[in-house]
Amino acid sequence: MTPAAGPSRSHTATLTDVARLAGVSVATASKALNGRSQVRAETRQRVVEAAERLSFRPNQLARGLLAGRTGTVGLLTSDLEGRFGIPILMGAEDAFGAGEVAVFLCDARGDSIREQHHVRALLGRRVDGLIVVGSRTDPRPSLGRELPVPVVYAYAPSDDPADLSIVPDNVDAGRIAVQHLLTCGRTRIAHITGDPGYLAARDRADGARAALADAGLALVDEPRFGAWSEGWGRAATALLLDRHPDVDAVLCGSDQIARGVMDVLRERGQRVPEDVAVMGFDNWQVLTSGSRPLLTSVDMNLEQVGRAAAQALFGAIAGGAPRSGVETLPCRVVIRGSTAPLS
Amino acid sequence: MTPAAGPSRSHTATLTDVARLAGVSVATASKALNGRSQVRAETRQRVVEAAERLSFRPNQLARGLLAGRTGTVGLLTSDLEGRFGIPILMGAEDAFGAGEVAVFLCDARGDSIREQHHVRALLGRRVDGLIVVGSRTDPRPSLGRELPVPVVYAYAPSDDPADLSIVPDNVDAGRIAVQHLLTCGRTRIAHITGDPGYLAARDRADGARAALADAGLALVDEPRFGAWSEGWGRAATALLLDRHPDVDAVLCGSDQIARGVMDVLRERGQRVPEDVAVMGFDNWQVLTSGSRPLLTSVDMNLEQVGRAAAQALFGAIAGGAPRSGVETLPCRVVIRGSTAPLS
DNA sequence: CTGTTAGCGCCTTCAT
DNA sequence: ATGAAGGCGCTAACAG
Repeated sequence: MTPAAGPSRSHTATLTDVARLAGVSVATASKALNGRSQVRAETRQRVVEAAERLSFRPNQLARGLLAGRTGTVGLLTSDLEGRFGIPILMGAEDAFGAGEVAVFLCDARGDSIREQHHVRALLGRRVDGLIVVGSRTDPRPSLGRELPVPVVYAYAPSDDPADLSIVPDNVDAGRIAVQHLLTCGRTRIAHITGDPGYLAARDRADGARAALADAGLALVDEPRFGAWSEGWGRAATALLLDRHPDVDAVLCGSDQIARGVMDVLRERGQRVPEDVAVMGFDNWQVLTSGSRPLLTSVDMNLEQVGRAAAQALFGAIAGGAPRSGVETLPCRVVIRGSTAPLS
Repeated sequence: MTPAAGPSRSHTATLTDVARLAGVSVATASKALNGRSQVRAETRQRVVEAAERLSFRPNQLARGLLAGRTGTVGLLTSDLEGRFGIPILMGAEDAFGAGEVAVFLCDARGDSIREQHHVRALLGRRVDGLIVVGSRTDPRPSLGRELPVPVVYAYAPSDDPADLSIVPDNVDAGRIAVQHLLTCGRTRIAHITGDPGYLAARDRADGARAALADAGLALVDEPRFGAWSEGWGRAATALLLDRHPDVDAVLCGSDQIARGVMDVLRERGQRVPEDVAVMGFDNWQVLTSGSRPLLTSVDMNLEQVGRAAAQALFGAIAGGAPRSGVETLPCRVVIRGSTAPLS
């Protein structure tokens, strides 16, 4: 362990130390180090050297106390475990990291009591703002309008339209997914998806249906809602093939479902993509790159969502025009071997 | 967005405000709120009510400035994207969250320049300590002995034995995995694993061999090192069955590999687990729970690793006896359908 | 029991 | 160009 632990840790250098070593007052030292102009070049030089020698790092606490801004934000996730929080977090961390902002991470584990606790703690630390990351796209309770700092909701929108939320456009995602299949010449398209209690599942199905309708087509059968699992993908595919052996594409609500679908198609002697094209959702690398053939999937651009949330928060902190409502960001199709033109 | 943004945010209540409203001095207000004893009950009551009414939250910055401790730690990860950082992070966040410690999250993205930058930034914010989370179990460069705060390395140990590192015991993991297979009555055990450049791969293979040697047995063939992918699992299994059709168990270096192995076994008409038992590594839910049958896997207890690192750091901050060296934590076998006694 | 004073480390007027 | 003084919000000494 570094260093020799103990309550009496060697004193970290302070501006006073630097000033003394450089033979100037703290005020002058401060100006010198902060690039203020009213300092003789030679003096500045001396101060900088002294700071260097003591490896002086200005105490951000003191600075924040004075400035009223701390240069910190809170990132409140509801489940780190889940699939979607991480990329958003990465995007936000990335956007902030570049701008000298430090991120407090708090995981509420889906517990609103714990969430409330974290909010209090973060406010006590005088964060300049908050990003709330949800685990599903269904609206979630607002943190309220009475908070002393701006808040941006990511992935899960706030149920209060006065708040600003950044979410992926799942309706459009369903639409572009189907458009890709249509481009491949597929016309008998089925949709196997997850838990209908999820707005994401319903949105994607709506988008898919709309795109088909635009082309004068319809889904083969109704969308099959079930669970977000490989097992459901397998079960639903068996049912599907029994009723509609002529299907030439399956749009799946998740990559896990898609994996299950592909397994059963293969077992039933259907070639992918020659006979049946398969598309997943989420573009989860571990699933898309392990399948045979590689799985085409829709990517929700979650890092982008995180980055956008960070930028919006940044703007709000700086005092920009306050935005509100739910803003959507487009998704994108990542084409791999499981979809190809009908030959 | 909440609230109406702008530079002139409504003043957050300060202790002075509370004191004024309660009609006492700030010192008395402070004592009252902090439970010091030298305060008349009735006065305390008045102060508490005033604080309540103003929703007063003590400014942790000011407190930290005074106390010399901030109640914050830095969590430095090298790749959030990877599989292993998250559970460790969750464990650490959990352990700290309970103790009123807030966590700064920084992702270096595998870049040591960025890492250095983050360390500086965190020290400027006067974190009380640092946890460095790596993405592989191979030793990594130490942050150095000159840091003004204690550091604990998690998953990837520091290359300086003076530092404290907490890592999963991969050698023992290989051992207990084989022991489980032996318990199932398997004796012709093969090992298909990932990139031999990873210490984790070599450690597990060593442990597996040792356990077999203890039983007077040996691996069927040498361990097959390759990549951490399903594709490699498939390719290696094909080779394996050609040379050793009598194999009755395959220990895999990762769950991804195991999925590939199971697919090819099935295609070649081998039943799992009746003919061949299969075990994975990492206990990655999305993979273990989607396979047919469900996949037995070794869990590295990464949350535990994170929690242990947090506790060690906590101890060091409190000034406990400094620990050093690499401490290992045991892994555990999670038994599912892919392994069963030979019938 | 309560209030006054001092100071944590820093930055910003305001004199000099 | 430099320094002295005040204050950000809070707590720990000491007085009263």
